[in-house]
Amino acid sequence: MFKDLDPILHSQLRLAVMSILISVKEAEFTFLKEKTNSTAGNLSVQIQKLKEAGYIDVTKQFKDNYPQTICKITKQGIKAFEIYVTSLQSYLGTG
Amino acid sequence: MFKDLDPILHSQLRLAVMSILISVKEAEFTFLKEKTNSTAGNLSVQIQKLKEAGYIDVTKQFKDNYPQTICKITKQGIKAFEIYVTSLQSYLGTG
DNA sequence: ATAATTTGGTTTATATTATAAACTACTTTA
DNA sequence: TAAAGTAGTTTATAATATAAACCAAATTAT
Repeated sequence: MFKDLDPILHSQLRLAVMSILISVKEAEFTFLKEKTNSTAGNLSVQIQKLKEAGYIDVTKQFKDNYPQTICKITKQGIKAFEIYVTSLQSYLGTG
Repeated sequence: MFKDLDPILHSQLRLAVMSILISVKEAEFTFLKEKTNSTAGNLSVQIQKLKEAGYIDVTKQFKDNYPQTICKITKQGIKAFEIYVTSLQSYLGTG
């Protein structure tokens, strides 16, 4: 009846990050922080979890003398997001 | 951009319970336990939280010599569920 | 020049949540 | 009357989320 919800994605902040990355394909840490209205600490942790899960790739480099963290969704991440969305339908009555 | 998700509802089991109660209006503990495939302990705790939040009413009685717990969604619960669903749209790109 | 502030984060500590295990109280069946 | 089943609750533990504190370097103000 109810499909299990991927615990990696069933988190407000991680879901927001994935939601952004699904549409823009690539985003900076600071951009994600601003868009999700999250604290840097929380975002840092959640990005690590998404990376560990293989849902995003994280590249660290320097830009204009400052460190820059770039996040990019993976194929696996896209798949997981899609599955999560359809699984949710079973709870919302919208599917 | 992203609407906050009601933490009471952003829980797999509590959401499943609410999803059932939205459609059937009233359900027994054992029915919820079976439909959600949860353990009694977990369900007991989550029902209490939904009750504390004012999202459901809980009635305890005896039926055929056995204790019986009946759950019913409240107006507030229906409203909260609806808000949760529309808030989720902002994450899923489906709204 | 150097002290204070800002940028872009990470790490660590704490509070919250979810879950399972253990327990209660009673009923039914062997 | 002992064992097993029903219908839960309580308690302990593991997992999560979040905030606070911290770090390293850059910039700006004095």
